[in-house]
Amino acid sequence: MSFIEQARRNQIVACAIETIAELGYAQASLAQIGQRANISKGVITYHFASKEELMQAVVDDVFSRFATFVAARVMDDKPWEMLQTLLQANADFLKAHRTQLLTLFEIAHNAHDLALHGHNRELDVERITKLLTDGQQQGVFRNFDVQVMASSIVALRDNLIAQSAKNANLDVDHYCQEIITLVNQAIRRSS
Amino acid sequence: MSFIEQARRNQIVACAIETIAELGYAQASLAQIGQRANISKGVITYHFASKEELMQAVVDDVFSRFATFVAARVMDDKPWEMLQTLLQANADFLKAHRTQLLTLFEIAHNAHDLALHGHNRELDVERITKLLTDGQQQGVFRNFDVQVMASSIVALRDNLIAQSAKNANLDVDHYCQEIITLVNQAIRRSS
Amino acid sequence: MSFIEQARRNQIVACAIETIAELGYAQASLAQIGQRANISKGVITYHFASKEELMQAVVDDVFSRFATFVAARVMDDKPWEMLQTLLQANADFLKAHRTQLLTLFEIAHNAHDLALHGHNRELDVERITKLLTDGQQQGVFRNFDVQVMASSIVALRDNLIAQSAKNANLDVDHYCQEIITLVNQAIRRSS
Amino acid sequence: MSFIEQARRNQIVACAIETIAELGYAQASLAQIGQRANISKGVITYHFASKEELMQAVVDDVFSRFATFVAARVMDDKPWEMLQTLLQANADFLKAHRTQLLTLFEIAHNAHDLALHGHNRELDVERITKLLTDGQQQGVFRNFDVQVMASSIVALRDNLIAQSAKNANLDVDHYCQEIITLVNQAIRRSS
DNA sequence: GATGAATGAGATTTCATTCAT
DNA sequence: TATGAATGAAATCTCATTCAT
Repeated sequence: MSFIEQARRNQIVACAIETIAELGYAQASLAQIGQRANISKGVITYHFASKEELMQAVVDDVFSRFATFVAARVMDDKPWEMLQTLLQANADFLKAHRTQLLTLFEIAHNAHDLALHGHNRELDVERITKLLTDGQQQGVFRNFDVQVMASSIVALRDNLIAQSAKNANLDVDHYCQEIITLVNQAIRRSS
Repeated sequence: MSFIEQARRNQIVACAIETIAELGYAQASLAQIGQRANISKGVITYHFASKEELMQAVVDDVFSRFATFVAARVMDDKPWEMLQTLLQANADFLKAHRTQLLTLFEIAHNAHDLALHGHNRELDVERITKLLTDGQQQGVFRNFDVQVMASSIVALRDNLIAQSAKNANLDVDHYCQEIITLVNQAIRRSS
Repeated sequence: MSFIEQARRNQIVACAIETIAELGYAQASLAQIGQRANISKGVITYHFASKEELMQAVVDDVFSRFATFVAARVMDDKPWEMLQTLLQANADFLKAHRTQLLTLFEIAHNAHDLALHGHNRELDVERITKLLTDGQQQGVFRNFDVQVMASSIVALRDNLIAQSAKNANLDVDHYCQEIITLVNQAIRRSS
Repeated sequence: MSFIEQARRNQIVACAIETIAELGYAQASLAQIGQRANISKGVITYHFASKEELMQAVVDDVFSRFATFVAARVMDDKPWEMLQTLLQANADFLKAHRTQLLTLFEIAHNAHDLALHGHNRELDVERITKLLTDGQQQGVFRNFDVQVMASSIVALRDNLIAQSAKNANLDVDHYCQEIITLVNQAIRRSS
């Protein structure tokens, strides 16, 4: 793929993100996206075989940024510390790139058959499952179903994003702190 | 409204629920819904002034069933006991009427401007907020932001429904028990 | 036709007149008309074989009232006096039954193939043609094409109605006086 | 707007004019218009955002042609001469472009809320009002209500068009001459 | 006589996709 | 590589008309 080709794709993806965040998935037609990018509708279908492929590209793009951002902040450490850092990194990404996350969730909720999305969330769940298992083995976490707990923690993270979607002025850090405390209470071995 | 009229509306609402649960909100056209009901498109627009009105009827129908079901099971009690019963009642409704709940959430995620839905979730959050405040005042719950905690508890409930959507064979009772324990740990005053 | 049958037809026709005057021909659906009459749509098609027949009934009804009203006021007299009285009678009907005339013209302009309407206007033109011919023979009117003049006089009358449609507060009598003078100047033999 | 784009719009407008003149406004659906143009419905909505926009384009197109045609023939002159020339120019346009005028009037009578039309007729009335006022001030016209007279003259012009609509073989020039004489008699100061 | 219910044709509109240039 | 143009399917909605009760 040429440099120009890649640049065009990036531009289109960026405009798609803006459009979806602003209008919602259902209203984000190729015409609307093209308009925001100041390019014709045809360009989009030239660079992407179908609208679905564009949406997939959007999901991949945002998710990889998200994953990179988080990975850069979560160093190997003790399970709880890593989990805490992970949640804070999620909140930090939300503060810095709210639009991107809103779009990611908008697509996730609307496009049921998009290949990667379910997988993306699963990656988060798997990673946290592993952390929780480690913590249990090290005796710092109480006994619980790690799958359910991991899914629940991701759900709490997702709810933070959803609340931010509804209220742009949400105090994300406060919310995150509350969730961290909540999770800490929920998983630590009772003294 | 005549008996027959009401029966037709109920039938159409029921078919809409089936269709949305099966195809997703975006694919649930009036034609699809009518096809499942073995009636022509026109019948739907005869009984409902617009598609939006039908969707609102669906939301109202499911939510009122849901609320009635839960209300019948949650008696006045101590805060924690009520919260526990509430979560279990939610799980019980999910086991009995999975399709209805999936549809409710499908609509909620897709139809941004449907009047009642946001309100519906808010009702749950408000109710739980009140329970949590009571528990804190009685000294059985630790100190936390009741708004964030209530929203989080509803998110955990929603996640149970979402997981059931993805996996029809999910062990709902086990999942619910885990959540109940999770919440209990998260909110009780540490000993 | 039974008395009740006739009464029902009259009621429906009256409601159709109201509806067309208020909403315009294109928006005057059977449902709208029925709603104003507090009857079901079915009643209309029970009493009228088709919508077209209803519209024809409306035209006939209004036109016959109009004609009767005018006939009662225009007595045999000299041509100019009759013509003057005729125009004033038209204005008087407009003042008394503006809604009916607006509906008559609304239908006339929109329903091209309604049998009687063209005929109705033709009746007016014919009558005036006769008056003008008489006046010419009596030497009180100058020489002109009586067909064109008659059509033009009816057009001036129609324009009065059209202006009244646009402006409910139009001074109909003043307008009528101006037209009468206009026509008088136009047709009288120059001294 | 590209040349091809403009050509297509012109073609569609032309077909719309034909269709409306032939079938009447109410029957002139996008499908019918497209059929006459040998293009699919979609092409029309590609070039015009809505049917209303197309109708506006039709009105604008015809009216601007009409106005240009008339303006080219009416030079600054004495009031009566200008008025006479104006009426003749109207008749000449009718002879040359009957279909266009029929369409203009068909739309005017049916589409109550189309922006420009009312304005168009008003322009004619205003212009003639000015001429009449001038003539009165110069003492060549008798005393009359210039608003009513201007509206009436336009009504006579419109009636000529309406009669031509009903009878394609109407002798337009004769009709026009009769109207000119009629108006002359009606407005000139009696000797 | 009356009516609610149902129907199906047809209208406008949106939109992803295809294609010629 | 890019784009305007075209297409056709599908969506919602309106409405005159038919029909069973």
